[in-house]
Amino acid sequence: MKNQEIAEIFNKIADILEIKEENIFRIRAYRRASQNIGSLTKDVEDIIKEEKLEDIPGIGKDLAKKIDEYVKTGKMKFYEDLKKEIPKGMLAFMDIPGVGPKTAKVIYEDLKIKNIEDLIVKAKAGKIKKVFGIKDKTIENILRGIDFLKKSEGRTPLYIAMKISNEIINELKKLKEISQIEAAGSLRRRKETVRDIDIVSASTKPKGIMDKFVSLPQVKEILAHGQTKSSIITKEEIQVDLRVVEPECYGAALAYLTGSKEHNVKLREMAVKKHLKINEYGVFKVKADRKIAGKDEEGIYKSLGLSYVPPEIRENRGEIELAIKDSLPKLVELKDMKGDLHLHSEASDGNLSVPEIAELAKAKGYEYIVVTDHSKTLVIAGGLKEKELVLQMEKIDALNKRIKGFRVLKGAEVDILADGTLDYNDGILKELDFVIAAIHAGFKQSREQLTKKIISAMENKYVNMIAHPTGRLMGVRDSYDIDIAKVLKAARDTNTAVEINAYPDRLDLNDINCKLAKETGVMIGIGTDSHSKEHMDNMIFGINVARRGWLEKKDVLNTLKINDFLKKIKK
DNA sequence: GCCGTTTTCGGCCCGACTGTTTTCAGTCG
Repeated sequence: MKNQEIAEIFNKIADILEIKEENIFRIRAYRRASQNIGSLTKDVEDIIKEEKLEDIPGIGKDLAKKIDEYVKTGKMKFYEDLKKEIPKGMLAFMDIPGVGPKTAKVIYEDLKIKNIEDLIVKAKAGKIKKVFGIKDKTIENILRGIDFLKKSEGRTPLYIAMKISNEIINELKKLKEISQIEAAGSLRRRKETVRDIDIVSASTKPKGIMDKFVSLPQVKEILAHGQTKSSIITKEEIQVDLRVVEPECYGAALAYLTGSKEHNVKLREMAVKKHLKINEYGVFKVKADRKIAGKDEEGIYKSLGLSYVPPEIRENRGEIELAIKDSLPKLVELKDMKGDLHLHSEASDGNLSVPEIAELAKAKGYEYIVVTDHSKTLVIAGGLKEKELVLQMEKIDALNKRIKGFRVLKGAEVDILADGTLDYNDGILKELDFVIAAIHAGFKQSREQLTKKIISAMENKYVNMIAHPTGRLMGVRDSYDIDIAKVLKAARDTNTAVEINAYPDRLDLNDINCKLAKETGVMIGIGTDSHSKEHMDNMIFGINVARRGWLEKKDVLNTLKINDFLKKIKK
């Protein structure tokens, strides 16, 4: 799929055009095209075949031609030519927070600095001062930006950001002048990683809140300290912004700061057509200058003739069009989950016994779990030999006779071996209730090999689900190269479920592939891949992905009650 | 560069904070 590559190129073109001080609307057109291509679930190559490129919003004749050229030749002449005009170093400066096209240009041209390393050296030596527009404070900010860029690479995993956010919110909640407060931004939309934490609060007396916020023990640096908006960097090196508005504006501010930017732009465009104006204070009738909504988010959407859009899908991926028709999906919730499909016991590399896991799962309100220890080849994770698996099955049968109102299903996480065969033979697989297959080695094989391996595993009549289908580990390794569209079609045709692995460093499938799975007609299972008691709480992170991928209760296998679940899966 | 219930030309989303150039440009979200 070349979608992401094209999205990135369009974004870079926008950067270059910005430096060249081209028409701002032309630049915006490229950014919008980048965003839209990046969030497509369909492969652009397929769209080209159907001659439907220009049906994509923001793609007209010109950009369609550029996309076509890139897909067919692997290059885009316009971009190649543009790159020659602007030095690489100048573009790199724009990655520094606080540095935009203007500053990047000044650093490169007027200061004659060619790369970030050089910039650090000269700045620290006090050798850049005399230029128009750049003084001590600006230099300080640039250095801080570089520092931030290097240390954090910009993004923090959601679960870490949520912890920090909750701590700060709980601290601020103690202030009596705050009537409402919650996190907004990409954190509220539950993106898998976030760049910063946005918090919104309602109060008629913002000053005390601002002062308290910048003096919290979590604060390492204060970036801004204004009347109603302040920004800090925490000790964990993540930026937190706090905005305070009047209670009558809380819903508007929350919607505004939750985003996404693309979702908001679309809302404002709609508003303009209705002679309305939206900002963080409310929705206004332009002519009468009268406020018609703002206190709560529901009112904001209602004033535009839309049904309420859940934060997780506010990405301008088609949700607004459905909200107009009042036909948004009813997204799956944590309370819909009836079981956990992926758990490891102490028999392989987990640290709980099967009865302990069962007890914890029952306490969570589940009706069933699948115990899925590793198979024999995965020696490093204590994979079970056939004899050991048979022993475990006997124990589970005995356990099920003792416990009431709960069922432990016999399963395994079976390795898909290098040659595409499975680590157990059919004789033993058929004794299991639910079989998960997964790749744990040979990530470097070719796209064709990996795709073929996964599909051949799905064709086995005992394999019920593919675990962590793309194999990524955030911060460790990227997805392996598979043809996900092809894999999903095979999943549909073989009645094999595909997992959302809820482990916070995996979240695999991701949101976009999850939406593609739904559109393909594939059943999704959510598994925590638990190895301990704490891991069993990670189901919520899988739910986050499912919701961002537009999944409803009916799309998720383990929302089914035990009997329906057993009927639904491949026999 | 895109797009059309005013339009195939002339529009295209909105506001806070900082630093610096004492009235505003640059950046960000």
